[in-house]
Amino acid sequence: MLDIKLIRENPEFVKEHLRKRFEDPNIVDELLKYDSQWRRILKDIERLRHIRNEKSIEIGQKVKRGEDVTAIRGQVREINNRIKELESLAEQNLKKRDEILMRLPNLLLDDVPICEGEENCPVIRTWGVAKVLESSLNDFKKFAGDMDYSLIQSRPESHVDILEKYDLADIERAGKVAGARFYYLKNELVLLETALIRFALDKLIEKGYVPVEPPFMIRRAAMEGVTDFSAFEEMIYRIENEDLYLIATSEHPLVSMHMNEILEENELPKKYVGVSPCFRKEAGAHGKDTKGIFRVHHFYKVEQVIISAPEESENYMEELISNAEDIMRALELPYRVINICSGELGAVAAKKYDIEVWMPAQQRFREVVSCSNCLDYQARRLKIRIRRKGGKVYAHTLNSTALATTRTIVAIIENFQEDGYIKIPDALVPYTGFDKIKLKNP
RNA sequence: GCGGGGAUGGCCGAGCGGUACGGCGACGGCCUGCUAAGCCGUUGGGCGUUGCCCGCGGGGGUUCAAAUCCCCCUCCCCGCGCCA
Repeated sequence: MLDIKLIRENPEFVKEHLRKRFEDPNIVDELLKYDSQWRRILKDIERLRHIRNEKSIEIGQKVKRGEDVTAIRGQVREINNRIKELESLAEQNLKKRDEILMRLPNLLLDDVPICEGEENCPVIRTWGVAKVLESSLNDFKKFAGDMDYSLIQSRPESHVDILEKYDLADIERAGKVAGARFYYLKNELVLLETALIRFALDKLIEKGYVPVEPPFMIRRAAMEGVTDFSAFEEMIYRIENEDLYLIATSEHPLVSMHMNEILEENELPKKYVGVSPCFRKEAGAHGKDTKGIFRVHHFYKVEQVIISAPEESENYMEELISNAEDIMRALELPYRVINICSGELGAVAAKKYDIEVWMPAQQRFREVVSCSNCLDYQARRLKIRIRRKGGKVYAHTLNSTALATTRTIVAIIENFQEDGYIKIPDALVPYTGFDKIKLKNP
């Protein structure tokens, strides 16, 4: 949520940000219309309430003296009726104002590229050596900057085929029991999953992040504080007949953990590493990645969350992306980091980096990490403030994937296929207890 | 799930139909070799800022008037029941 004062005092500034996001700036005028109507009515209400309060005190005094109060009592009743009328009018305007206010997207940081389309997001960095087919080389070069690559002669098998061939997952039976985008993981993949989680946790605990397993369901008030409204339709599962929503990432409960709190400056930054299942409806993704475990209704994710002083959030964003890159490098997965452009940025983020791993079977970069600076957008919705000299200020909140299990598993399967086995990255072997997953019945 | 008790400012407590009181802490000032003590002031939000309105967990209601009475909800404590 943006500061209503900023919108009142500098509407052109806010409109400019909407234009940069390729959104309609006129919504700001509509908001201001409701805002000024609300404030005008409120002024009348307060004047009437003042009269009411004075008369009410007068009644109290008269009653004490035993005087008749019938007439004045009637007057107050009149005033109260008028107040009630105005209040409902004010409420309507305020509600409309807040609906727009809650939907307005965040401001943009200065270094967000202004463009539309994922393919136009600038590449910040690349790492590793991508396995590229000659037929895909032109595309690869377009998306990879000056990333190293080695030419391969044949396309590796898709993770979907490998899962079946190696008996590592049962997608078909999951479809029978739960539907599309569900899965049974089996055998070594179960162990690989827990290994990945523990590996990522250890990496971040080592860096001073506090490990947290949060509630997997949270109330609407908390969810609204961290997400935009479109998420409720497209992403979030609701528990029937309860005020509870399944989290789509531990960012949701981790950031809202401090809602309605005033934090002391000396306890900042709060650095958390959360681990939880993540539940997603994927309502807007019909037809995309329908096979396998790349895009599914739930997966585990290790997530980084920082709550910081406003001056420090831009630096902490670099720390978060760097932590995520450390993990990708330890897993030897070739990747690029892109700066998400204004047209593709979600409403809550003021800036976002994605890490995309090169997937040799798909011959594409695919998103595995997303790292956002939300400035005070979530903190203002959740009333997370910092006490400091000269008054209270809203905190800044940041979040970044450390490691999402299913997509990382796909990346490992695609990148480390050998003849008859899948190699486990060296850094993971202490966690899995095995260094390869072998084909059982070659 | 049932019964009982509770939720008041950063924290602790009072008030239990007549318009929020006290303490602690914090901040500012005075005093003072220094520190401490002491004294004075400020310390929920909003604005249209000599002032006014709102605010006593959240939402409704009764009343001229609600922290106070009534109803619903949330959370905490105690007891009972159930349970991995």
